Amino acid sequence: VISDHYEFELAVNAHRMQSEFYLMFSGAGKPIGGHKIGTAIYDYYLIHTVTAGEGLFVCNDAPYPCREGDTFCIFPGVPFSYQADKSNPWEYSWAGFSGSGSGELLRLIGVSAERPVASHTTEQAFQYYGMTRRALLENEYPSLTDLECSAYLKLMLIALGKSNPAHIADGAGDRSETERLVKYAARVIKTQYANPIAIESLADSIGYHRVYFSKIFTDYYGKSPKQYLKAVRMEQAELLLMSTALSIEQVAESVGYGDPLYFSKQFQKWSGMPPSEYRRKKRQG
DNA sequence: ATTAAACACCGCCATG
DNA sequence: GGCATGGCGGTGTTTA
Repeated sequence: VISDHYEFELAVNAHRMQSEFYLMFSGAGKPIGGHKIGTAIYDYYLIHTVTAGEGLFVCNDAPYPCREGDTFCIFPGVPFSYQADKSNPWEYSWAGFSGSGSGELLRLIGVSAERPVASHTTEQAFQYYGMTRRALLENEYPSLTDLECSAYLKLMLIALGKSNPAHIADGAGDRSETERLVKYAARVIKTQYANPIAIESLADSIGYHRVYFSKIFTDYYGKSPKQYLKAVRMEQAELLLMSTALSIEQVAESVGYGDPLYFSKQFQKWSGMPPSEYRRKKRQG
């Protein structure tokens, strides 16, 4: 609980990805026995989920026999080929996608060029392929189609990750529970700075005493929680002063200071000049 | 790892 | 009334 004025529940996203990600196309089909594609190199990601039959996927010269329930992934810049079995050719759905966040997304669910196949793909994951295609074909609200089909593909990848939990890169690379909690606290500050934040409540919410929390936070970030919060608020205040016409009072309110006079004093300590002067100087170059 | 105690300072308000 | 000053209780940090 952060405020005395009301009770609420808060969930903060501590795993934000700075990523662009979009679906290019999606399809489903059944090649004839022995049909082969490649060896070739593409410049996008192409993921296939086998729903029946069998075939051979080759990535970087390494063979990966695939059958129902297997999902294999082609990576941009990595040579591959794949071929349907002669007597029992596979059927599969596929989706091509691109964007800077794609690699990280796949790594999160344990898929990489060194480990390009995930097994035990669920029926649910498979259904998302169909929903993706339907969104593209029906195109009911064209301006929403990109959002929708990319969302379905993400849901499909999530389902894929959940069906191979052992390979999920969990903890997002954190080396310890402490690190995870400290990062969570920093994320709370970064997203909630516009509201009153008591360091003690924040410490409580992750199960630490304020004294110990202050120590581990400072060890990790090089500044105390309070300093960190103030830096977030002041940097945002500078941005607002420069890029908006908000009054000083409104800027103060926007960065979590209820008392504009007090905000001005703090700002002066921070930047060496009062907010109004800061705005004037930055505006005239 | 945790906390009590001491210390520092913040945030707010009364006062002039 | 607007604004500086001082002071107080509580919050945050440091020490042990």
